[in-house]
Amino acid sequence: MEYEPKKIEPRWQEYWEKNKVYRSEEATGRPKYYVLDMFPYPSGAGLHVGHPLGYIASDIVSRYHRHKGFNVLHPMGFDAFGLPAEQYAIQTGRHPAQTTHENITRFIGQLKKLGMDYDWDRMVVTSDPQYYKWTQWLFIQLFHHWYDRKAQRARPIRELEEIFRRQGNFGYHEQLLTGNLEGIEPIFSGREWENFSSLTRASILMNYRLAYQSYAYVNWCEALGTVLANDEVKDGVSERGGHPVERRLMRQWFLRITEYADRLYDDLDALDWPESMKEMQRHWIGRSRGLLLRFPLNKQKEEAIEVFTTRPDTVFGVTFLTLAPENHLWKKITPPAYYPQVEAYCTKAIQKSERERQAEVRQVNGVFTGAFALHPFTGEAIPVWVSEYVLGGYGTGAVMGVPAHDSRDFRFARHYGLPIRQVVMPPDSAENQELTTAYEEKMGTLINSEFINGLDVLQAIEAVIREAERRGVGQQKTNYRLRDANFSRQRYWGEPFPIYYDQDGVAHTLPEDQLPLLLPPLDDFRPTGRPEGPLGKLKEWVHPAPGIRRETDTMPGFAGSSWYFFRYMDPKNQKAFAGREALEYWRQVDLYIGGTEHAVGHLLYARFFTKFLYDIGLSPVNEPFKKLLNQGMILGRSNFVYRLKESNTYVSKNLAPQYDHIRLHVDVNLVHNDVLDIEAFRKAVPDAATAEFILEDGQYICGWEVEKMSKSRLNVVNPDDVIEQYSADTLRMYEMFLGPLEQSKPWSTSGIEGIYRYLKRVAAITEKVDRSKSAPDEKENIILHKTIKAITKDLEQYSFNTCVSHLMIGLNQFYELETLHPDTLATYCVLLSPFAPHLAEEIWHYLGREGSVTHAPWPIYREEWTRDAITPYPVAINGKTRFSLELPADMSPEEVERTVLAHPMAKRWLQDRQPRKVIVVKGRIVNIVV
RNA sequence: GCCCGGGUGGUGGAACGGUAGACACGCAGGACUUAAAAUCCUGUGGCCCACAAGGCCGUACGGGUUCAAAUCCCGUUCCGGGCACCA
Repeated sequence: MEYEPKKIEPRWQEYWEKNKVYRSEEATGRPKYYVLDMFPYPSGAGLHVGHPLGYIASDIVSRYHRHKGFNVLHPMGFDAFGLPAEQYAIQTGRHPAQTTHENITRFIGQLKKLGMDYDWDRMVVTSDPQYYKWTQWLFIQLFHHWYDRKAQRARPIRELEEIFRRQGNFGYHEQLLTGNLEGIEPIFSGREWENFSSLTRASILMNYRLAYQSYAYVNWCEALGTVLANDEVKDGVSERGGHPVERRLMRQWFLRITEYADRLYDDLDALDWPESMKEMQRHWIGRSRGLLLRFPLNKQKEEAIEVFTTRPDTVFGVTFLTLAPENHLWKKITPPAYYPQVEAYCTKAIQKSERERQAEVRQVNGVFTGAFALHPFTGEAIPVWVSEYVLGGYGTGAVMGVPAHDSRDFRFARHYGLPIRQVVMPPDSAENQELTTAYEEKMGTLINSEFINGLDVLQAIEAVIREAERRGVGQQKTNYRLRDANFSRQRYWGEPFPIYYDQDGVAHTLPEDQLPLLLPPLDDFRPTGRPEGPLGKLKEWVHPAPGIRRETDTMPGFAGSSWYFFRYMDPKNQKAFAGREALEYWRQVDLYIGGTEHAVGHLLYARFFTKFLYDIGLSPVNEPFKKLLNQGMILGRSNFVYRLKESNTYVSKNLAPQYDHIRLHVDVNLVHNDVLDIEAFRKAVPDAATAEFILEDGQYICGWEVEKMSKSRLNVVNPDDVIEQYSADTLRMYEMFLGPLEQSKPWSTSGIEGIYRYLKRVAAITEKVDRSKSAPDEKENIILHKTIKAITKDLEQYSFNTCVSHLMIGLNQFYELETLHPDTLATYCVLLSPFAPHLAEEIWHYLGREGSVTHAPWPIYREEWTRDAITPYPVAINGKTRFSLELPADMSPEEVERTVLAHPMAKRWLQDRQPRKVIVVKGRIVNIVV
């Protein structure tokens, strides 16, 4: 058989689609397996060669599980709301719905050409009203629930109202995070609650809802005209577009993810995820245990500055306190003489953009308030400062300055001449040595510290916490770096909030039977620059009835992507986000494949949503993704040409150093194995049409370098082109052959020939099939069963690159045989089918098999055919391999030792020396020690 | 600065502590062909030796553990990723 991918690939793709070969259904009695890809954002650029890496891997796993008899769910969809489509709309005036639809169509076409086994009937698109109806529904559920810390789960807000009515809020009032600011609700009794106005009640309840509205400092991006979540900001600029981000106090919707911090942290342990990924989440959550300590402002102890510290042991080393500029306490304590300077400092610091603040990280600045607080243990007066190195959004927005044991405090104290008091002695250090830097290790012995003198750090921490609690000046507390998720965007292309406000400005959710609240048509997408998004321009939509105003914010990108894995289970359900039966059947994603860039954003939000749905009894699981695999990035492999300065002459790479030249990127599609196709180059680059070329060995050799894939570097490779030139099966196998899945690697087409040749050889080996053969002979069986064993083992370990090698080795060995029994090749086809499904299907049918190869059972190897009767024994003298012997595999170690020592080569190496020890590792190696 | 990964031929990469370099690319030589492409065969880590036989050196660097180390431990260095005033 000749390999004709252009003919067979479309043919089988059509066959699979027509016969619904990959359809998934619930409750078939077979075990289920749910394998998922991180769904793409359908960008205008289409798929590039890096995208499919993870998709191919999941496709292989999916197909493998089908062969093993699992009922597989392997869906695909699109994360279709988001900024790029809207930015494009602003530039071109084309509606995002339209461009998004076009892009999706293109993506689907590209994915289908890759021969993926997706069940397209289950496709979800987050911008589809039938989908976002349920995103809105979910938001409504979050709005109507609060988090009961005692029960550690979400409960209906009605139950909280009941509690308030009966007993007031005592015990439910502490440290609620609202926006970025933590606060304590004033305590009220049940009777007081009954007497509150409905407005007051609504605003109190708002502080408890899991989806709530609050004023908070947010990341405002002027250029994009919207706020951004913390994980959408990198290095003080927006992740998309790199625009500056400033801090602004705005009224926003938030999701109270912080209530789930402990569970999100603790439940990581049980997940089968890469350790690095779990670490990133742990860092992001940033749980730390410490002491909340009060420094009274006067002897009456009516008011105090509260600080949070993870180093209570250093409390006797405190020489100053520092407030964040956002902490309004300074207004209360600053004496009039100091007020103007302090006010000026705070105003300036707060207005600084994220970027400015980051740029000044190493610089020290601050201002003395003129006020003093009292040390809770010694009663000493401690000066209070304000400095922007203290963050308003973390802890209490105030720290105790211990310059001897904190490098920031040390820098600050040095700069402003504040005393430095050492209280921890490092192990093995001499006393009275002046500190030149802060000693921050949690190791050593306490000195100058009253009741904790002589204790080690860890003991001292516990002792101080106990003593602070006993004296009533503080209590143990766990703090989190994690902030509540900003859920508002002042943009058009996102889910509208199912929220309206009454005359009093109280927020109400739409009745569920009015969902979806459709995104209204609009043709001017430009941001307003005001807190109100583009939807605010639609006066009639915003005010559908007198006294009623709709929310004009829309939801962020992660709204739809945080729960899509549930929708795949039951994508057409009109009555629920997914039906009970489907949820119970598919439960959770068994394998999730995607990039590390979603480590904290998407994966954390998805876990949060799942836990919430679990709490309210809708999800049977409380973690969405059982196992997670990261695919590495596919990097570009750029090529370069060298043009002489001031001349239209290009010089080959190795001759370039002899000339004065400049290096230029050249389109990698004009280069093969680093040799420039000069004719193509002349045609593609107008300036080069008449250029001269200085060659080496008759060729123009290009330089190369690994860089990120990007248009400007001319190193983008489109999968369509690769499929056109070779085939989908080639691309699939080649991407797997490139190396371990999780490793980043450069894309280069050199090497792809090997895969293409292999596939041609697979097709050609059909010529060796002998249908008159009564049964496979032993040689066939040994090759086949070794291959089955190796591939099965490697697949179980997701080692796809070595699978491809083993397929090649098996084929090479088959070529050494005269004939093959049809069964042998059919079985080999099954092994091949996850990797090259089109060719496998073609040969399967060529051999006259019924139905799709997809449904063929995975072969089981027979152990006795995976072992050779004779095995090589390398013999080493003192660990150095000197010669090798072929011996029966089942020979006893004693006999091996005798045979080896009797061998003339052994005699030669030993000469007259007596072996001190002989180590025989059965079936492996012999080592003679002299 | 801190926390994770990772350094193996010209290239991508293999290697339960057990013959380092599987498999593939590239390259060289050969066969087929008028020729090219395609295909097939042989060789291919470095050094020494005319060849062979054989030997020596080799998994970033320096030590260690072990009969045996790319693999385990300690230190150094370089590259990639994440976090970065989180008290």
